[in-house]
Amino acid sequence: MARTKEFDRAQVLHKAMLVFWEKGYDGTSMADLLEAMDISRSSMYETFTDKHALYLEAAQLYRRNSQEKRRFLLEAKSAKEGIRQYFERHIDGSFREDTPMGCLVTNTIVNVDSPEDEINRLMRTHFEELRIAFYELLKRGQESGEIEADRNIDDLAYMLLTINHGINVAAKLNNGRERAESMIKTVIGML
Amino acid sequence: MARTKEFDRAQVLHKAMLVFWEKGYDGTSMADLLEAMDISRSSMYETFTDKHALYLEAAQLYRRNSQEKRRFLLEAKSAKEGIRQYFERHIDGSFREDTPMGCLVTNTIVNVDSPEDEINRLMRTHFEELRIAFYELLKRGQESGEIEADRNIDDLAYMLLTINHGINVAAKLNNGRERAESMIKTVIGML
DNA sequence: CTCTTTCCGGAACGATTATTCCAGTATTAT
DNA sequence: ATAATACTGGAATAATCGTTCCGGAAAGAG
Repeated sequence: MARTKEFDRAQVLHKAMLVFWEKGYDGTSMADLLEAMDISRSSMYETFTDKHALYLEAAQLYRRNSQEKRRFLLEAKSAKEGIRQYFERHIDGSFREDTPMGCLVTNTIVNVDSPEDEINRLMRTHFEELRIAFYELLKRGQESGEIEADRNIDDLAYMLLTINHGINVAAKLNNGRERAESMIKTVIGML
Repeated sequence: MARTKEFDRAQVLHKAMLVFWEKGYDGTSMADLLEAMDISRSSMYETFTDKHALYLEAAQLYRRNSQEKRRFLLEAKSAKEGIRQYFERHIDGSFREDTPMGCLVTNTIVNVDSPEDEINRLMRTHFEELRIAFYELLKRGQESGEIEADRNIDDLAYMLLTINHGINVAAKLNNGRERAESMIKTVIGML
């Protein structure tokens, strides 16, 4: 009957994601995307509808990939060790040279103007879930006696979330990977 | 001789700054700027050369305004009190309703693609100076005995800088002003 | 009044944007 | 072969972008 698909949809989407990650939504043109995805304009529109839809898919893909490190929080036996492993991965992902600097989600938040945007809502839940993951782990740490009972773990969870954000910004400045790694050690020591 | 200037350059620049702050560099069009500044296109180009130069001036204006809160760090008698006052102002400036959310400088960093850009260099020194201000204050706190001698104040200064970044991101999410204020109390208690 | 400068508003330009459309080629299954 | 689908590349469109330019009105100083 018909011709079979030649390009791998997931692979092409991944390449598009890298471009969005590096240049942001407004910053990437269709020409940029087409060059990176290496398919024709027609195929692109046929497969992904338009730029906005493509971006949405790319952001969701990024989010899925990035959520993997959250497992260190959910499955950790020790609170401090789980947090340490999470941030180790987070810093590595944020600062590594073979992918764009920072975090696609953070970069997006800061770009989007309207807080009532669909994308913005997506981002909010993304980080709210992370905050809760920090909180739950800290709570377990407190119950096991690893973390002192008088600590305000609500504040600590929010602090870790804020540090998480801050690392993404610092990565964009391309400034202080070693500093970030050292800082996390000290922070965990203070918990 | 000649007609006198009718608009106040500083005032017009301030209005332009607010637009850049809210929408970012790429996100603001000349139409946006002209409407906010309320001068003619010709006057704008005559006075500020072009969009890029205008943005640079606006960013520097923002930076001057924002640097005022740094005086709380430089002139503080108590380290913890200085840090508390600094973040009080920082959170207020970042979350307040009558100005755009977040921080113009942070928003810029995250937008700019090339790390070798003039703007990016400006931003880097901006935050490096802040980090040093934190460090110097922590050092004085350590010398006065307010902060324990075994603390790694290099890491703590970087942590405060990272939290500073993170608050700007959180503000963009319009999420957690009270949480941020509460968190800072807890963080200062841990120093 | 008469310079001189300031400011306005719109027209025009060239570049770039996302998107649509189409004609043509390639590949597969019946 | 035929039909159906996948893909290509370029042309065309319409909108928006920053920027330049020009004619003329407005206003203060001689």
